[in-house]
Amino acid sequence: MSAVDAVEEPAHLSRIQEKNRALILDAALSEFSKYGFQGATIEKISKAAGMSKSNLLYYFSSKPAVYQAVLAHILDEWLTPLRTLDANGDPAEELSKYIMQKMKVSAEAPEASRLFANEIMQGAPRVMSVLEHELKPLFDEKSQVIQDWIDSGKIEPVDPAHLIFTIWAMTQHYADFESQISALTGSTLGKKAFRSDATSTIIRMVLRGIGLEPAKPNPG
Amino acid sequence: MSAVDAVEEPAHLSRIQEKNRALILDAALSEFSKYGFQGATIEKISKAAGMSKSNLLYYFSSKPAVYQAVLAHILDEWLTPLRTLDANGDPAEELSKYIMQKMKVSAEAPEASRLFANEIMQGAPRVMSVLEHELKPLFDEKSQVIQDWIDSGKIEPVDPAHLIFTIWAMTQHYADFESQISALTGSTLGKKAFRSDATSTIIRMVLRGIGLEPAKPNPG
DNA sequence: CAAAAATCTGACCAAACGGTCAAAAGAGGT
DNA sequence: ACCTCTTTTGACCGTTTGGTCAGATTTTTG
Repeated sequence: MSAVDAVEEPAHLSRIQEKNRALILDAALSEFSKYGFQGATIEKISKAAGMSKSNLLYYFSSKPAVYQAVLAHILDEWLTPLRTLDANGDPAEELSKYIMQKMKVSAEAPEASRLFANEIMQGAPRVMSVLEHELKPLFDEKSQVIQDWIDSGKIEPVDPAHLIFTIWAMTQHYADFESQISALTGSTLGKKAFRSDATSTIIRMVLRGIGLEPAKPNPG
Repeated sequence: MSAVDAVEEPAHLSRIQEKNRALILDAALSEFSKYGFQGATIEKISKAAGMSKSNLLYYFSSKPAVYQAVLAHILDEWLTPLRTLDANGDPAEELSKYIMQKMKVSAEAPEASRLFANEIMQGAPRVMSVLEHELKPLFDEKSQVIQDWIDSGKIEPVDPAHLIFTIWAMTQHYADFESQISALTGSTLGKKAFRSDATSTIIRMVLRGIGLEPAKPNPG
């Protein structure tokens, strides 16, 4: 489906294949997110997946193939929150929901966040085509949604791109910089109160930044 | 001085040593920020610095030694903006100045930003002691400054930690995710108008988030 | 200018790397 | 039981990596 896979992934998978591919992708996500593409080794990935290096290479033909498979596997989950931003909804509600979804992903899949961050920081050499052909159209579409809200007077003028970037920045920061946040506060998004405080802080800054007032009750 | 160096760095340096150490640190910053500690190679660093691998190892005893030297070299520049946050100043002015300084560093030293981001994302294995013994006291001190502003009614209640984290997130995002921002907008912090728009957007979100109104004129 | 010290390099080494291959071990069907 | 196809592994290969070392070259000093 997505532009990342293209290769690999036969039609029918045996139970063993399904289980072992999942084990490999899990272990690979963990290693690649920690050490980046160059820094990770298929030896360590295979050990983390509980099998020999040779066996890993039986399921994936090469190290880049594993990397691409991991990216393809988490890409949809990663793009879904932005896709749900609804032009016809109430701006305050839509943006609050978007931020809450992003925080949920950051809390539940911090390694995926760090993998993307790692890739982007290296200049996105392996996902540049995804950025250009999948993310950019989505980004342009949702920027237009925000622009329409501005033009119809629903929110104050703001550069839609910077609004999106700052939301990405704040929500993903809690996943990407988890170790620093933990060292400074002793807490992470894993703790309910911390995640709730972070979320409501971000929602308040975003909504007030465009002239709206956040609703008092339960952030998620 | 800082907790990072401790090793290396003799008292007197010849002109040749000074020049070559600077060349190495420059090249090392570029490589480490792109590929992380494991992914970078001293071979490539030495070539980028215009010398043989053996000569690099004449100036620094090992790969970790180079890495530590780079970190120590950029650490002060990195912590300076937060240090200048003045408890006795006007909150709106102090925070605006802080954000502008952070954006200046992100624009002028994006590789340093990415190097720190890379290190933190790996769990900060080599700078955890710096986080705990240098950054945390500073972080606690400045959190108290914000808390005092709240207690004296100068700004609306907000969790100081989340305020600081969101400022870090937004300002550093423009350096760390430069390639993605470039792919989506065709622009970067290097362009004046873009940097100005980003800065004023962040300042507006931060100040309004704590019940203040940003000044209209020239952001930097 | 000559001796001494500092600087620089290519050859070399052991370990780790990505990847191949033949063959062993296991699973499923008859 | 048997045969076949799938799964798994250890041994192995060529390359790259971090690092050492003896010696060549350059710079500084007397």
